Amino acid sequence: MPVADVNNYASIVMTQLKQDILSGFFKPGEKLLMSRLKERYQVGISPLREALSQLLVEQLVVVENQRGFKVHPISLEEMHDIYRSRAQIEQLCIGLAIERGDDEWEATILACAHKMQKYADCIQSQPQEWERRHQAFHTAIASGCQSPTLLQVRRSLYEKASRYRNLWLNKNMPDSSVFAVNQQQHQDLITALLQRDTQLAQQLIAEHLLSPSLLLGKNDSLK
Amino acid sequence: MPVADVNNYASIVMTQLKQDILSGFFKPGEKLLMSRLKERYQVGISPLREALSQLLVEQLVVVENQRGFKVHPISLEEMHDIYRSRAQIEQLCIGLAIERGDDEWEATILACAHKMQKYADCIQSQPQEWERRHQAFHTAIASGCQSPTLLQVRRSLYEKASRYRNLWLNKNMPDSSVFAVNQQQHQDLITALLQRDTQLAQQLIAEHLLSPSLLLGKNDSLK
DNA sequence: AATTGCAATAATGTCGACATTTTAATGTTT
DNA sequence: AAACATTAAAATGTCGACATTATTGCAATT
Repeated sequence: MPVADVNNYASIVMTQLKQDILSGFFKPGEKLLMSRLKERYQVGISPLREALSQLLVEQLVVVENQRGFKVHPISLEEMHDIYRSRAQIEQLCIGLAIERGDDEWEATILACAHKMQKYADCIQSQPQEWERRHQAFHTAIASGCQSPTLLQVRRSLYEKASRYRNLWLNKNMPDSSVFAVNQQQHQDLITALLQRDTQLAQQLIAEHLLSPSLLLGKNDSLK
Repeated sequence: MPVADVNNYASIVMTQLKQDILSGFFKPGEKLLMSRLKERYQVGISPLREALSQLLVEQLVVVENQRGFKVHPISLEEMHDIYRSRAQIEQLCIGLAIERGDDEWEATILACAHKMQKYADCIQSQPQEWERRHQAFHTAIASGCQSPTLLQVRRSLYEKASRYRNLWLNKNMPDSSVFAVNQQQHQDLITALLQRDTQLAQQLIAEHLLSPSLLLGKNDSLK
């Protein structure tokens, strides 16, 4: 009756390991020792290798024959490619969502926006909860496209982008002026969506998503 | 000395198993018995589960707790979603390729087109080699976008679409009138690309990619 | 005859062990 | 002292075995 229908160890470990990579606990390029992973997640080798196999497809780890797994390395080129691609996918989702979205879609967007804005003050104290609401807001918008395929691609790119955000772009998070601009962008986006102004909404979302990555130009020093 | 730097069993099995699913050897929804897979690929359980874990992420298999793996089911809705999404991704790639493609890009397209057209007569006798050249032609075009991220998404969608092509849309393959139209579409596409006519090229590629799926309408009987 | 309960058969998911390969550590030679 | 060869240690990838869970087959009952 508690049920929980929890999955096997492999899927649990895969979720935890993904979080540890995205959060930066395991650094880019770092070797992932089986002995260490075994100890950290308290499982045997089999579910570990299954979890790593999944993250291999998602390009969060890399493998070399007989030399084990490493965290996928990062690069400025990859970051820009991911951010640009994500912006384009999001434009696609929004374009379709404006075509296909109904009243329920609009209502959910407004509901998520409300929950996000009510949390604006707590961004310092509970940043991860704010991030969840922020993500829920954007997901509500994109979900209107009603395309599982596009939404899956979108999720994958969000995850990869979040790693770069955690690693590189997080330093100026609590900048209140940047934050105010961000909130205004959300408002403008909602207005464009409700007016079904596809072109404007696509332009706004691209600016919104790309602005963090533009802080790191081609010739900035890293680390 | 023969070297071959071949990967581990898991990656070999994953490639073979993927082919068996895409080709339809393993039918949609079919249970994938470990005992059968062991016998077919001559490996133990560990590399098999790692291969299946990868195909799980690529959504070619599904898993149920304590009930093992099954081939991912198919549906008309999913087929249309995949085909539409693929067309949109391909439009993105082509739009960027027209922006970024150089002389080398143009030359490779023409080279691949030539090798494809020289094989037009052999489509009956060696259909899989023709399919390879056809794929190489389109990949050459898309590669001009120079975005690893988009190209990776594109490859994944190509694979999923090929399953539907093998399962449902292959019956009328050797229709010579359809084939002639196809060849003309390729020519028109090349012309549009060389003229850097983004809008026309995007329209042409969408028609080219979607035409097979349009043969199966919402209310056609399946199987 | 159909349904329920129970036993036996089979399949899954995980662990520990083993062979092979890589990495390090040490000693030897120029 | 630096470079090379050799040995020791550690890590990887795979297999077989085991406990747990699901499925099948059969008998008993209504």
